[in-house]
Amino acid sequence: MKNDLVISVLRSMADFLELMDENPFRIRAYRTAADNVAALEEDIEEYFQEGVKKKIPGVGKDLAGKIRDILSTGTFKEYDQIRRGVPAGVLDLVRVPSVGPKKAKLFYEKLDIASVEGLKKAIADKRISGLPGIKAKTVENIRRGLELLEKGKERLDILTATSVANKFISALKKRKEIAEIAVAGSLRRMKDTVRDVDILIVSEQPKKASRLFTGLPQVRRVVAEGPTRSSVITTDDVQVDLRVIPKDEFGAALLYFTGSKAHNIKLRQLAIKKGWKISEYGLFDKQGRRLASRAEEDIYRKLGMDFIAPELREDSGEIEAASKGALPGLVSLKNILGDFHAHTNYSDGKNSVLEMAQKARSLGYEYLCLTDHSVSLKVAHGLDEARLKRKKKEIQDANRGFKGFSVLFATEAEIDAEGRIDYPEKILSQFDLVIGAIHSGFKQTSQQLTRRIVRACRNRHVDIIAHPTGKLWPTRAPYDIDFEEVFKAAADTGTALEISAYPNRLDLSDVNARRAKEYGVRLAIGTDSHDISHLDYMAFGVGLARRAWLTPKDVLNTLPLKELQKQLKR
DNA sequence: GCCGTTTTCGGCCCGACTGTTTTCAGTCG
Repeated sequence: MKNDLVISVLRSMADFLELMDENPFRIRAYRTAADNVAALEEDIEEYFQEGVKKKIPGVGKDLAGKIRDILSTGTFKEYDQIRRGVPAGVLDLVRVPSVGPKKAKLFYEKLDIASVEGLKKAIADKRISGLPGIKAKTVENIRRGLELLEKGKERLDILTATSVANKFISALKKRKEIAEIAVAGSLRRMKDTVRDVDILIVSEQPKKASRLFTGLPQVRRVVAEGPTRSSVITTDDVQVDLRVIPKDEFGAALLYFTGSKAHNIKLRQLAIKKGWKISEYGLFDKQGRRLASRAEEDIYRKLGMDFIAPELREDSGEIEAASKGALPGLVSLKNILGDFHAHTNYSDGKNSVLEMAQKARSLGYEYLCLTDHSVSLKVAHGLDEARLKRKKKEIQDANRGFKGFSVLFATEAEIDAEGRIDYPEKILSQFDLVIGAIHSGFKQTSQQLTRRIVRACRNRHVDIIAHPTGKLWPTRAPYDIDFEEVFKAAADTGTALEISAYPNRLDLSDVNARRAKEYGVRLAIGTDSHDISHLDYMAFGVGLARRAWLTPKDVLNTLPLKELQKQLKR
């Protein structure tokens, strides 16, 4: 599959063109095409076979020819030419905050700087200061940009971002100068990782509100400060952007700053077709009269579509669906009646059976599956037969104390290198629920891993496959399995695939969970809790499920206990 | 470089903040 190759060549071409100060619309055309290739689910070569009439949006005659060349030779003529003129390292310079294409080009042409390292040196020996338009402040900004690049290479996980956001919100919401406060950006869209945190404030005293924000103790440095926008770096090195807006523009601003960029652009194009204009201040007609701005709902309605939940705003079909009134009724946290994946101190969890149960019950659940590790996972104190017996007894005792709530006797059992489960039949048949999981042998080939999971699906005791791709952000990449094979096997056998709500996992991903649904696979959200506080991670799993367009029907956790028991394999 | 139910040419999403500039370019989101 050469999709990634095509994407990276097109993007890199766009970067080079930008450096050459080319026509910005031509540059955008390359980026749009790359984005659209990235959105393909199929192998791109399917689009370029003899007689195929399928078209990729944003790819016209010219780019089609270039992509054809990339597919056969890995590159194309203009790309090779442009690369000969500029070392690739110059492109890296624009990754430094406050350095864009113009400065990168300047540094390369005047000082022969062709890498981030080179830029660092040029700053250190002050060579950079003499350049036109580069004065002390600019140098200082670039120096800080270099620092930031070093520290903030990775994106933030959703848990960290959420807690940073909550800290600002709880400090600000009680102030009388602040009428309303909300999170926007990719955090509101519940993306698994985010680059920064966006906060919106409604205030009639914008200057005062801004100062309250920039003056909070968790603010280490103020990057920018104006009456409508400010930007700070927190003591834990997270960038937080603030927008202050008047009440009657709140919806327009929230829409704009929630994004995604692609979603916004599509909406604006739609508005233009009607002779209107959308900005962060509202929806306006030709004469500049405001048609809507107070609430997001008003703007969507004026545009002739249903309200689109933030999690769907990725320009992946939601605008078309909303225009036809065909959006799915998304699953939400209040539909969730239980958690499938949690550990106790029998294996590697911190809390007891009873503590976990009480917390789950306080969340309004009907059930909690206590899925301690199985016998062969020694590092996590996997349970042997004797300890299983004790745990079962303890669960039975605990259950006697509950009404309308049950702890299920379950396990997260090892799928071995061949795809077998490590407990024998007579033990497996005693569980209320079995999750199969891979915790070893990640290095197998894609084929072996796929076969392993497919075989586990075919096991008549396995109800759910845990964290199907093994992703552990940021340290472990998802393993490369043949999703089509896995989805088919799961759908075939009625095995659910897990959406791990654990912030470093979030696995399956939104894209793959959406695909799984198309194959008729059911998804089961599990927090993989090792501690009572982890049970709250369910919100992240539900966010992911919503990004995957899932309805309550697609999610196993929405079933009441009686119905669930009927539908499990046993 | 793409695209078209007003267009095959002339558009292409829109605005704030900073720094260095005497009116605007660059960067960012």
